[in-house]
Amino acid sequence: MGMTSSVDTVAELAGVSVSTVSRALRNVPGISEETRKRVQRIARELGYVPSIAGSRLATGKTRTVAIVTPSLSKWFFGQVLAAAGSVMREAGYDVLLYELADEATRGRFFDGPALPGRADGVLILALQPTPAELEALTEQGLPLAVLGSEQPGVPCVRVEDRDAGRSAVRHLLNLGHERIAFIGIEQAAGNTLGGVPPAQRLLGYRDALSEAALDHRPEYEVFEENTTAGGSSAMARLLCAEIPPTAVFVASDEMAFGVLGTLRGAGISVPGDMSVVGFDNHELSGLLDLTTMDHSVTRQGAEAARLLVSALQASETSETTLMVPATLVVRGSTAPPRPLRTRTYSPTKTHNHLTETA
Amino acid sequence: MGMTSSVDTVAELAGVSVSTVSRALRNVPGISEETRKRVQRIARELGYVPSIAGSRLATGKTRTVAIVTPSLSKWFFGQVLAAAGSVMREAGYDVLLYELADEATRGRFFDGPALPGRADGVLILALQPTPAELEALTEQGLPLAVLGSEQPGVPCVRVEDRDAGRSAVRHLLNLGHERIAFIGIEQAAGNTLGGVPPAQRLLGYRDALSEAALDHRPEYEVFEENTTAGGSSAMARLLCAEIPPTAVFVASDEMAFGVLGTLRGAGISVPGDMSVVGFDNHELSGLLDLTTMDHSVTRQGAEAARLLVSALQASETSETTLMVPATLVVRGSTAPPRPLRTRTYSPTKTHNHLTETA
DNA sequence: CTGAAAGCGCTTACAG
DNA sequence: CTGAAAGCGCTTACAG
Repeated sequence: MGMTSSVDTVAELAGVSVSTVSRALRNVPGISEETRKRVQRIARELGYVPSIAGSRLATGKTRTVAIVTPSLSKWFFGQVLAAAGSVMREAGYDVLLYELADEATRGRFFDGPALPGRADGVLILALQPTPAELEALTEQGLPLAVLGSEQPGVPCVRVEDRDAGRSAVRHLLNLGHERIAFIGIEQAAGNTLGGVPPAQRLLGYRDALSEAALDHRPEYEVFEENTTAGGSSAMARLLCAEIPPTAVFVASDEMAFGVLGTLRGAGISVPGDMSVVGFDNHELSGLLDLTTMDHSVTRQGAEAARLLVSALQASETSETTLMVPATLVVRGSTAPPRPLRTRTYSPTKTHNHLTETA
Repeated sequence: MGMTSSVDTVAELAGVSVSTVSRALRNVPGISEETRKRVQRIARELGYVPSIAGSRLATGKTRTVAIVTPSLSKWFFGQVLAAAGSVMREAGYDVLLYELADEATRGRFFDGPALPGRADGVLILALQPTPAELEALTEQGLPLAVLGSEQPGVPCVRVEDRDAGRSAVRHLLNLGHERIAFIGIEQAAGNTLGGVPPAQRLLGYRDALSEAALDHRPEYEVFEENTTAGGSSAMARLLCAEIPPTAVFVASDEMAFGVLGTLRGAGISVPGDMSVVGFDNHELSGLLDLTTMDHSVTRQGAEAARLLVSALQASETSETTLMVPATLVVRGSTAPPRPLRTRTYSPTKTHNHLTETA
């Protein structure tokens, strides 16, 4: 139980030099099999464990990566983190976790000398790093990989968000909808969430509408924060439109859950009176019977981690951008619009469960 | 941009010894204010950043803690991790994340010499560490804190799960229910989730029933894995009982969501025909109108982190066990049972939305 | 208040 | 294949 034994102890007991001990224990070539075995046996008997601090100082390598995320409490990031972490662990890297939830901690992270000596590389999730932020990291000699946006000169994995948005809306068009709204993610002030993917989804929505030669109605585009509450109030706003939509494409499943809540509360049946398409394929979407766009969240995390591992091993920077496709998952929240005559919401139809109890 | 500058460079430029540089930069006493200022200014101009590896080797401290969790993809752990991570960051510690999802990686973690040199302490979330596992860590000189169970000699934070279970069931009893079932979490083979808290909740359920002098019916206790699917099938089993319950207490909200799904599918109205109480106060519980037990998940994470910080600073091991109370959050999934005459499920009542479309 | 020196525990050319 | 020695970049008694 020699908690305090060092290479020297092992060397002495084995009757060899510390160089030999070092070589034996790291399985490097240039040492006889016999010596290696003997040293390894003695080290084991001694309960010797090489000091990480020592080898880090000598090699300059930490065998650790930093994963930077804007949030831990959202489903998406838990999935991504689990997948990425698993890949990193297999590759022999520890993971250091940085949640940069607000601008203050974000600034401290990128300005400060946070990482050299702690991590060999950085995986940035969904943060939309600025060029200056990326440069601050590369200047420190840290290989990077980015998930959720495309950055010049940096390995990225991202989703075909624009195509995905178009696909989602086409599904609604193909069902016969003509009044289709979009509920998007608003970049909240002081929040590090949000960014490019939501914006791309909006563009895809517009693409599909214009390809179908449908009018672009500004009042059909509403934006709220990416929560169920945000989705709820976004849907409520749409219900106040002069001509309400018959379908809505929602940029995230969590918001879509809120949308479903509002509709249920208003007594508007889904998909009878309103079709809803979400985005994420959240673990609870199946239960809520939500039609949604799946974008292989787990795969995104794993691929991003693999890009980082390659970057750590390669000498020069690669510039791969890996595109992950999104696919429609059809469930019960989408259907053709009702024939025109029943599509108006008359007062007698607008009831909810509170009035039912009367 | 002297990426490669070391104490020596700074010492030379400042015309002092490296000892003085070291003292100036770490704000230790025993140095004149004037010298300190000058050295700090020169270091800043040089863009000098102390090498972490060097100081770790010299001090033996890493200013890093390991957080060990059985899962990242569950809502609960995301919340706990966010709260704990934030406390650790404030206290000046980095966090190293270990997801020990299966027995194999769990074994590797506790057997292997994973942590010394990487972390100064360990926060164990919900894993129900064995005495041997805890000893393996303390033997390495690592202060610990544990969340979700009580371990002799280790600082812990845990929930009054048994009381909480009793409270939940009492709520149902007080509404007039007499046929109350329990849906519990089954410890899946090869899975590191589960453990003591679910077992305590079961005991609380039994407490409440026996205090109310109600029969204990073994067929009213069913166990499944802690997922919506598990909840769904557990509820389905209960629906096959000779005399189905009128209320069910579910050991987790995620399972309760599945329960609600099964009931909706079977056309059994909640809370009219069946009352449901969950456990967690999951972020989606409000949306689904689920009555549930809140156990201050965020607070649990923060308190556990605080215990670890104290353990890291204190010389001797404290043995605090911090009990977090759970409180009932009443929503729309609980109500008095229907009068006896309407409580039987006749064929005409048992419809679902599929038949509605006919 | 300041500095010279030893030490933390490894790794790695270099020489043999 | 093996070893003596320098070096990685700090910190910290110890002496002054």
